[in-house]
Amino acid sequence: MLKKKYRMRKKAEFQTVFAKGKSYSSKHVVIYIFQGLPVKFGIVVSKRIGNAVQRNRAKRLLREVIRLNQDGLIVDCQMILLARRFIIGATFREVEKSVLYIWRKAGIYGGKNS
RNA sequence: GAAGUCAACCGGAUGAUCGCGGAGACAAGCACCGAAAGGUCGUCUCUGAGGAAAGUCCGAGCUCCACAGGGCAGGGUGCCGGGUAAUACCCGGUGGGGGUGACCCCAAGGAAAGUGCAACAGAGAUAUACCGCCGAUAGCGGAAGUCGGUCUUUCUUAAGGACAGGUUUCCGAGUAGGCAAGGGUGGAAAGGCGAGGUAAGAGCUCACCGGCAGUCAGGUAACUGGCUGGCCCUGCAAACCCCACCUGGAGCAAGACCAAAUAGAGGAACGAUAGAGUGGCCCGCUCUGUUCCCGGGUAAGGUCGCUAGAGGCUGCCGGUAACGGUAGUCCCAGAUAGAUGAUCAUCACUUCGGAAGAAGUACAGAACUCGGCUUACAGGUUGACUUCGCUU
RNA sequence: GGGCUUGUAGCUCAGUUGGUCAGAGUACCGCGCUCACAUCGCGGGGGUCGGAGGUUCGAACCCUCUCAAGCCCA
Repeated sequence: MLKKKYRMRKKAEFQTVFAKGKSYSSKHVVIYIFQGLPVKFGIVVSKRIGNAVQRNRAKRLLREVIRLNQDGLIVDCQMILLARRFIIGATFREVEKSVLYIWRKAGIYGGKNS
């Protein structure tokens, strides 16, 4: 679990990012990014993705990607990671590649591989 | 060896690195977030998903509404006995059905308290007579016998023939009526089947079988068996209903505590024959307010409930069993947008492949807690039993 | 997490003591009308009644299980 200060918990925070943020998508995930606020992450996995086991798996994969690559962020921003259906059955490497591709495209990632 | 039945159990393992929730211990800045209540940050140790955690179909604990009380309505259960906190669950038995068998399945009270329904087909649907079977007396038709009459053949008697009639027997049609065996319809047609009997038939009579009533015996009971009696009663109660038993409502988002914090003796209206609690209605009980307008405040609250329990495991005793008693021992998740994860290696299993190797590893995620049921589920282990085949 | 509701034609809905053949509007197809199209008139096709099992002679309807969609509760 992420530390509480990095988690988005309130409905208003989600609405702000959805409304004002820019969206990027890949095969496994859609990411809304809103620059300017302290770093916070929100994860959304809808019920249409699958059953509880599959939804938990998706959330854990996304959280792990954030944990391992959080230090590479070069801009303060808030983002929402919205899981898509193809994340079911994907491996960690595939999801990580997918997320980092978006981060680089948005210009917020200056990590080791860039 | 093959096929099968029942029961119990497992449901990937080990290691390394990084990471998360909880508990305990130690430590820490008069640190940080917040109005406060309260929370956050470090290290070590221990610990961290299931047999279904699921569906929410039952039953309880617990909390509030009155220590949940009476009646009606409504709902539920439904062979019998036992187990249990309780049940619609479990165990044992009875009856019925299926299977060669081990064994499995059954909402299985009452249709003789009453009401209702039974489309279509069929003559008739809870009472009937379409086809059919039988058919008295009188009358009708036909055949045969007999009796006398009239006519006729023959010269006459006698004999023969024709016509109408009387009478007897047989046959046929058929009326009143009798029957319900057979045909056909249907899910169902007032026991089944055989013999006697009869004009034809029919429980009309009899034997056997089935059902019902009474009685005797066995069993706690469901029920079983024997004897006697007379044949009257189709199905549906997962239709209303009757009988017996059970049942107050809501649910941890219940509820309690703490927290800047509550501001109005404001105005108007209604009201002790009223209103609310009370969410089916009435009674009873408890409380005293209710509605509108004006004015003010809030919309990130926090903590507890929250896990030691009808608890697990082992032994002994009672019981056919479910289960109960007793002794010892163990502590086994408590999150709050929700922790149990990621990567790598080795092994196990399955599939593909000659091999190297590759791919895959079911159903599925705790949310107050238990007891059941139901549903989903790759593969595997163990035990008992049944049938068939082969060998000795 | 808890409590409840609804599933019938492509779409919106009817369908009650359980009965012969499951209906209406709209959409679709054909014919007529028109120079042609629309409107209008006539005719037609289209249904595992969400799924499975049971009760019954017979189930869209009654009962049980299951699937899907939706609503409410701080």
